[in-house]
This record gives sequence, C-alpha cells and structure tokens, in this order.
Amino acid sequence: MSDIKVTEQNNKIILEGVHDFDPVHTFECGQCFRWNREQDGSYTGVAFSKVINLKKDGDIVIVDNCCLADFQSIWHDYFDFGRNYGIIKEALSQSDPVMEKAVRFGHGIRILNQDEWETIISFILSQNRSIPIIKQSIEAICRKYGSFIGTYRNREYYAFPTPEALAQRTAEELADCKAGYRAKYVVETAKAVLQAKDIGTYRQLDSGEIENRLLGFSGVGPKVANCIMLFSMKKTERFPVDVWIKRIMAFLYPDNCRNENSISKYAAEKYGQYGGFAQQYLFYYARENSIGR
DNA sequence: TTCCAGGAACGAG
DNA sequence: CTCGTTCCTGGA
Repeated sequence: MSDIKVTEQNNKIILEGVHDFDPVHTFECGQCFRWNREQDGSYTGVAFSKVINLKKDGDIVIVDNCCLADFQSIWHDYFDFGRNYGIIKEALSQSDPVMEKAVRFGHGIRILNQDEWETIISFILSQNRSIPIIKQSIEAICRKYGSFIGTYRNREYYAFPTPEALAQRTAEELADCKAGYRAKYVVETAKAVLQAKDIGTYRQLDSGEIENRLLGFSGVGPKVANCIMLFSMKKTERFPVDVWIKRIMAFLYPDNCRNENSISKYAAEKYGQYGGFAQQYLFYYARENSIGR
C-alpha cells in the first residue's frame, strides 16, 4: 500500500508523502476534460458527482472541499495513489534516452481511474477535435443534462449526465452542445450502454474481450477504445495511438513506425505492460514541446 | 478567407 | 480487408 499520510481538517484533506504526482502534469496530459486551473495555480474538477480542488504545495497536497470518507472511497483510487510509479518510471527510462527525457519532463503524471460511462462519452466526443473544444462541449452537456452539484468559488458545477438522461435525447437536441456529427453517436451509445447494463464490470474482463465490446458502440474505434480501457478500466498495457503519438513515434523510430499498426506493435514489444504509462509520458512530452510538428 | 483539429463510419475496390 | 472520403464547428 501507499505510505501517504492523510489528515482531515475543515473539509480539507492534507496529504503528505505523495510521490510522483503533479496536478499540472496529471491534468494536462490529455486523459481528462473536467479539471480547470484556478488563478492560484490549483485545479478544480468534477468527478463522481463531487467537486474538489487540488493544490500542491511543496511536498504536500491540499484537497479542498473533500471529507475523509470521500477521499478514501473515491479519490485515493481515482488518483491511482496505491500504485508505485517509481518502479514504472525507472523501467521505462531504461528503454531509451528519449523516453528518459519524457519521463523526467512529465514526472508527475498519474493515470486517473475515471468513471467508465463518462470516459466512453467523453472520448467519443473527442474525435477529430482539440482539447479546449472537447472541454467546452462536455461542459455544455453537463450543464444541460447533468444534475446540479453546487457552487464552488462562485462557479456552478454539474454532474456528468446519466446514461438515462442522454438516451432520452435526440441528436438534434445535443446539437446545441457543440457535439456536431458526434451527437448521433452519443445518443446511440447511451442506449446501448443501458442495454448492456453492466459496463461497471467490464474491467474484470480480459482486455481483448472488453475491446470487442467497446468497438460495438457507435462512435468507438480503436483509439477511443484504448483510451476508455486505459483511463477507466485499469488496462495499463493499452497504448492509444493518436496524431501526437504518430508524430513522435515516427520522429523517434522512423524505421519501425510508419503507420498505426506498426506503432502499436512496436509499442507493445518495447513497453509491454507499461504501454499506457509510456503513452502518457510521450504524449505530454511531444505536445508540450511541439515535437514532430 | 481558408484550413485543420488528440478519429470513426461508410462505401468502393 | 484496406484505402480514401466525409463528417460539425470553433479557432488560428
């Protein structure tokens, strides 16, 4: 288990001894869409119908608007605090010099364990768009179809809508939420998820089986399926191949990484069980440094 | 103005 | 099955 010291005071949680965690790295590496930076450098976000604010201050992390019970039942797992990233980073750093740099650059990345349903819809909405637009679209949908949670720092927060709430909509109604042609996929997938009923148990299945099921949802292709498995089902070997990954892999390994399939194959051989972590370090490094553009 | 963005569906060959 | 085209729409 982790050696984090947790204390509670005044609706705040103080964490001491947290290693390998920086909110900037974790929230800006493309895995989540509902965390926003505040003026003071802290981050406020919504997940599991709760709003919290995180601020890293030297060696301690302050979690505001959070009680001890919620931290233990929700956030400890959400932030993957039970996992030792030191071992992963050391292993990846030895794979090659560029990965070593990428790991050092994004040393505070943790892979979040997000809600499956929210992750499915969020990544369906992500296709063919940049992150700021994706965030706008998701916020619009939450504001319109999600339940009101409360106000924090003078801003109103809404939960991610339930499958029932979205399944009742038509694609035309979702058009107001800047979903574009993806609106149809969202409604169809919401209905399919209601039929399936058990997406919360998918993570117990074999990765290949999960992938087959996810690819059956409208608007879910190989890249989105890998993101869902990695960011909400703990399938940490999954290596989503997006345009940034294509760019940096082609730049780093021009001989072995010509197309999507060769990249996936090469990553599987090179990073194995740590593929998902490797993808996040590379993505953040490539994007923040505009590598391959 | 024009072009493209952190992909997937679809039809043609 | 593999490949090329098309799909909203905001922002550079």
